[in-house]
Amino acid sequence: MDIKNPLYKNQGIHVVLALFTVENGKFKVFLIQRKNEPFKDKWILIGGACYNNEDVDSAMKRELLEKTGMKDIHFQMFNVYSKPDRSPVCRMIAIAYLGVIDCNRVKYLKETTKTQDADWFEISHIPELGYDHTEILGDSIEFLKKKIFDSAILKDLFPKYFTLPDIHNAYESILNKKIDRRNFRKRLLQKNIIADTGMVQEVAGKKPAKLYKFV
Amino acid sequence: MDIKNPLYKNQGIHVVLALFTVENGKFKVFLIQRKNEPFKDKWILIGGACYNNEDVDSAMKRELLEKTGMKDIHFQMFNVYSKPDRSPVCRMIAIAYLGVIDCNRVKYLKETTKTQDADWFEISHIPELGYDHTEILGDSIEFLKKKIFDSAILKDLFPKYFTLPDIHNAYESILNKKIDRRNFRKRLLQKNIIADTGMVQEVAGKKPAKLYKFV
DNA sequence: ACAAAAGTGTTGCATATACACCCATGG
DNA sequence: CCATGGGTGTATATGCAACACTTTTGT
Repeated sequence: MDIKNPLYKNQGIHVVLALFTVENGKFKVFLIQRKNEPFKDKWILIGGACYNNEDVDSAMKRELLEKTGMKDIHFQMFNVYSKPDRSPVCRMIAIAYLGVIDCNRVKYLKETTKTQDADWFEISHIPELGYDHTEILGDSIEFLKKKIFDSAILKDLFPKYFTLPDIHNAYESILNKKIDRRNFRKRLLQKNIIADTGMVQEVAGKKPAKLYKFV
Repeated sequence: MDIKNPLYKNQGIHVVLALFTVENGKFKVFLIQRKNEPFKDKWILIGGACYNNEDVDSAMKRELLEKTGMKDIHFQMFNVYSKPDRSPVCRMIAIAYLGVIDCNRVKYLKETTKTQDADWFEISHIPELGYDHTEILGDSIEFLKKKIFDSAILKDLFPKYFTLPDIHNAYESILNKKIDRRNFRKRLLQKNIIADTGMVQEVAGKKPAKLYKFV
């Protein structure tokens, strides 16, 4: 293995994160706006280079902090993107991740050394993205929909305790369709994704809602 | 992005394939023996560098041909390995693939420029592997077991037509447990993974077996 | 006729869906 | 008392697991 061989020198490993939230019934993704070339002024998903002393999970964590100021976010790998020309800078592959958080419980930086803006965008109103991030975003949504009933993937979208209507609305927003309330409750309880806490919500204006938690 | 930055220069992208077969009821994986350092004389999974003009799928195809002489093999990505020290040569991540073929329908090279030997090894008798390939192999077996009833992942393990006892034995070997014949048949038929052809096997010595095909 | 291997069907259980009425609260 | 929103149960359909006897062929 000769690391100077032109066939495979100057390769780069990047990590990319599609970070989602649901706010007021709207399914949104977090985007950052680039400050420099390439793709200056374009919006893209959170991401950056993997350093030589990190595995890709650690790189994703660091990049998230550097580019957005966020930390303690859970995410999971879902795909790899490797078309030879996907980056104009050098040959670069991207390890793609997916995460879901409550946008109201997290602060983010509007500007960093490499970004000039950052915000949550409704999935139905996404601008044209830099690199191949439009494709990555599409795949990540598909992946999320497929996994949403298999695990507590929405765990960070809610505080410790939450009501059934809350989580029901989130599922409907993400899947973009109506789900029967009774069946929804049974499904999450049976699969042991959520559990009844015995507590009820302080009040809201109508009948008090019971509080649930993730298990 | 400065490709000379020591934080992320000299990175490499590798592809690795766990190629399986079942022969005479034995679940086996294909290994190659290294000719050079590092890990000289060690057995490892099929793999090598991804070139700058290829995506990772193409690289896997080419490496398979170069290291074993095999082609027209289907495989699918299942994980990424990225510990910083997983290769002593340079910082190298591995995109890991999984495939299953009929070992009797494929020729392979015993020696190439980089390998001094190659063979099928029973899963229960695997030598110590180079790099982190023992871990990769373990993960690939787990992945295969999880997906085996979800798709025609064993398609290349059989000729165009095959009998139910044949495929039943293969499943039992891979999963390493007994499966009820009747339920097995119903499951594969209902999921539309295999279909009855109406033909029967030429003869074998006992009652003729019906022939099935993948859909 | 019998040994060896392949073929097949029924029942019960678990899981998913479809569907409608009652209850607690605030105004 | 009524409007709003939250709570819950039953009946049906589908998917998976358990289980044993019959059929074909060769000897």
